[in-house]
Order: sequence, then C-alpha cells, then structure tokens
Amino acid sequence: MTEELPDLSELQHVRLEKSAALRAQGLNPYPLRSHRDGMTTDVAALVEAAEAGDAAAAEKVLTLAGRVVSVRDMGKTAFAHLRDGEGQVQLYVRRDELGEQAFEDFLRLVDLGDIIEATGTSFRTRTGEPSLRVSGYGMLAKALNAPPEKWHGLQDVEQRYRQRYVDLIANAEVRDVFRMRARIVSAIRQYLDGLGYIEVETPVLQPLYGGAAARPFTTHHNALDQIFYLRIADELYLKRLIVGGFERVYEISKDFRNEGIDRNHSPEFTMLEFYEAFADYNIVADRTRELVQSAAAAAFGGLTFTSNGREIDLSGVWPKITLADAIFEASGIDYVKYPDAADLIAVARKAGADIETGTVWPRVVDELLKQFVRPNLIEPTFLINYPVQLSPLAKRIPDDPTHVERFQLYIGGSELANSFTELNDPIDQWRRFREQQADREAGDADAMPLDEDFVNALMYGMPPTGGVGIGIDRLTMLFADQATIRDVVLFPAMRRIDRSSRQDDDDSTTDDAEGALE
RNA sequence: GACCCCGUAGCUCAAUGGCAGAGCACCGGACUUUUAAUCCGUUGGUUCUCGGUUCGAGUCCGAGCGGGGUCACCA
Repeated sequence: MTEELPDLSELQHVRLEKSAALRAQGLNPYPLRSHRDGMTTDVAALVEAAEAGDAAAAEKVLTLAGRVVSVRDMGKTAFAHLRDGEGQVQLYVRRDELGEQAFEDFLRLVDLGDIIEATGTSFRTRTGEPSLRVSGYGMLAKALNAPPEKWHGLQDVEQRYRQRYVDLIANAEVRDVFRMRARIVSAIRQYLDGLGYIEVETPVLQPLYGGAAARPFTTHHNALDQIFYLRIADELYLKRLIVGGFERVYEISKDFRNEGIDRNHSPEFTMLEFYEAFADYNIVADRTRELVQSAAAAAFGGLTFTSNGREIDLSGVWPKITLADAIFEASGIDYVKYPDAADLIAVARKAGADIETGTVWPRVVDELLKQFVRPNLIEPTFLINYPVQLSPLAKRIPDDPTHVERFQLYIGGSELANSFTELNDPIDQWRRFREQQADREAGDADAMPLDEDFVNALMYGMPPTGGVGIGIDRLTMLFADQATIRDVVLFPAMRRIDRSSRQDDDDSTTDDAEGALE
C-alpha cells in the first residue's frame, strides 16, 4: 500500500475523507459482497399487495442495493432515491428508527452517486409514493466522482461519448436506447433461430478482404510476419459455409471500414448477414420484412412508430419497385437508354442533379438514386434489380443480363438492407472479380480484390442461395429515433486526446513491447 | 481531407475589450412525509493550450488540440 494519490479535485477529496471516516469506524467503503434480496420494483408490488389485505407483504423485510440518485434532508428525517437495474424507489430514513449515529452518518457520509444497500419494509408515503422505510443501510461502493447535474443531466456530447458510463448514469433516455438495441438483436436471433438458422463466427482477421466495396483497416501479425485485414463484410465466408452444406447461416458481428466518419458512418459497425440455400432474393425479402417487423415488436411493441417527425407503418407487405422505374418516376430519366456516362450525366443535370464531370456510369446511377429517389422512401420499400456493374457478387436476371437480382430496403429515407440472389457460377464470378481488378488498377480503391479461394469454393458447387446484410446500428437509429450513429453505439470511435503519447504510429515498438510480455 | 461553429467552477449555463458570475452539486446551519424540497450562510476558476495586439483579452488576431455540423469518401 502506497500513500500516493492520483490528482484529486477538492470535491473528490471531500468524498475520500468520508471514505476514510467509514474505515475509521471499522466499515469497509468497498466491501466484497452485498446482501441484496430484492429489487426496487418489488416495493410497489409489496405496497399494492399490502393494500389488498396481505399482512405479510406489509411486514416483508427487503434489502435493496443500488445507486443513490437523490437525497432530501428534512432534519430528523430524510428522503432519497435508490436506483438499481430494474428501476428506482424512494427511501424514507428516520432518525428515531435508524438511531442517532447511523442517521447522522447517512446524511454526513452518503453522497449522491454512492452505491449502498438499504433494508426495510414497504409502505406508501402521504404523497402516494411507494417507499422503503429504512431500518438499516450499508455502503457498498463509495463514489469519489459526483454525478452530473440532476436536472439537465450530462449535455456535453464529447464527454457523453468518451465516458459513456457517466452518460448512462445521468441520462435515462440513453439507457433506454441501448436496452432497445439489445431487444432488437435478441429478437433477430429468435427469428432466425426459429427458422433453423445456425449462428456462426467467421474471421475478423482476414488475409484477403472482400464482400463489399470499401477500404479496409490493415494490421500485422508478428509471428506470421504477415498483413491481415479487418473484415469489411462477412459475405464470402458465409457463402463458403453454404458450399460446405450448412443451408441456413447467419452472423451478427462488427465490420470495419476505413472511411470517413459522420452521422451515418462509424469505422466499426454491427452487421447482420444471413444466407439461405435454395432461396432467392424474393424469399430473402420476405424474411427481411418479417425480421424487421419482429424486431420492431420487440423494440417498441408495435408496427407503427415515429422517426424524425414522420409516422411510419411497417405492417402488411412492403412494395417492390425496380430501380429503373423508381428513378424514372422521380426524375423522368430512363438510365437504361443512356449507357454512356457522359450522356447520362448530361440528362441528369438537365433534371436538376448535382453530379461531377467524370463520374463513372454506375456511380451516376447511384447519384440518381440518392438525389431523386431516396429522400422520398419513407414507408418501407424494396428497390429491386440493380445494374450488374454495381453488384459483382449477384446473379444476373435471365431476361436482362445487364441487371442483377438485388434489392435494397429503404425505411425512413435510410438504406437498411442489401440483398441479392447470390452468384454461384464460378466462372462468371471469376470474370466479375477480374473486372473489379481492372477497376482497382484504374485507381478505384474500393474495388474488391480477386479471391481465388472463394472461386475455388464455388467450383465445388454452391446451391442457389439468397443472402442479405442488415445494418444493426441503422435499424436501431430508426427504431430509437436517433439522428446519429454515435447515439446507438456505446463507445463510438474518438480521436485520441493525449498528444504527448502520440508517436507517429510506430507499430514495431508497441509490437515488440507486447511480444516481450508473452 | 476542406469549410463553418463551439471549448468559462464537478455539472448546466451567463458575462459591449474594463473587478469572472448564477443555478445545481459541495461545505456549515434550520426543519420528522419530501420529491427539481424549502430557507440562511460559505467555498469553489490555468476562461482548452501556446503566442500576439492592447493601458487592459473569457471577448480581438495567429497557430495548435479536442468536439460538433456541412461537404467529399462510403453502408
């Protein structure tokens, strides 16, 4: 034990002295165990039972444990609120019931934010609030930091993200968002498990990345002396499992993309992907709708909700409209008639689009979608059938080999899901990878590298398969009505603060240090 | 990466270029059914950092750090 102390503020010193006062009384401010045998929510139930004539309920002695979130000192009596994982309840503390010393210490040594346990019986105060009449209490964890201001909570956005624990203590609505997120994920697992899907885990560290158009993070393995990429998608590994004979697989996991950060993009984000053998994108569309509907039921208990001030109804079957029709209806442009990028840009500008000269053809189509169609897709809508250039892993439509069987689901103006009838012709797949290679060599950093092993897998035969990726963060944003992805990610990526520890990203130094420990 | 905005007490926020303040929290006192308890009295500051202009800078100027927003990239 050392006498050394971290730098503490005056307020922290005050609390530390209270901690010392407890020790001076032979009490441990951080005991190993609590004696909790009830939850805050039990109190209201006991009060109601007692009022219905249950004498045992009125006398039932409970020990609750949790955080002190308010204290009102009335002189010879005091009120406090105790919060635990279920809710919060009022404590009623009387000097004549607790004894002089214990009562004084409650007011003198217990601060807002401390974790305590309190024992007593349940009753209703004059103002009608179910409360615990405290006969004894104990410190479980002395808090040295004071909680944020009780009325305004924690407002500073930076501190809310960097120190989410404070945000969660201070802001009930933040706790609600992440509880909702957990219910959404749980409902998704239930839905897929119920259909006989198995949940699998595929590599995060990949020698070759693929499955999406994005730039990866790069890392290095010491023993192998080899570069690994953090995965940008699960797709190619999950389809290998379909080849292997698992007919229904899904994975809920973090993907990592080395792109800009904004309200819709986080460098690490959670993706659900599922693949079903002997299915196509129509079956997957049905599954996606049912999955989103069951997630909604778990999230807010219904199929209608408000997002960004707009009422959205998820019930019924959702309309499907081809990308070409949607763009034509919104802009009057039939992009199929303009196979040359320059021509398409010209008509797009005439229609009012803002597109840079030199944009490649598939990106122009994408811009038409973004600028004319997407803002109006509030009610759930499947946009189907995309140009083949935008979709190197999807199967062509027999009647129209320039397009593939692919859908994107839009709700509230946001893209929530991306799906295709999976390409299973190994030679066609190999050629599409080659085209991506050409794009890479032409300078498109997002084009996919050629995955020989994936082509080899397809050569063993992959059944006709439908698959989809669904962004869990965006689904949560939609259902929880949150405007930025950081508000549905517990610990969003932030820039490092400590400038003195910054060392020009010298990986070898840290690698050696870690290796020496092993 | 570019542009715009922001950074003041533990928290929430004020302060024409002229003594750095309030509410909550904290500390002391009064009060045996309060609930944003109330009442009385205190305490608390590297105004993000460094430099400049000025008799005088929280305020104006420059650079940096961090955050937010818009755009670009992307899902």
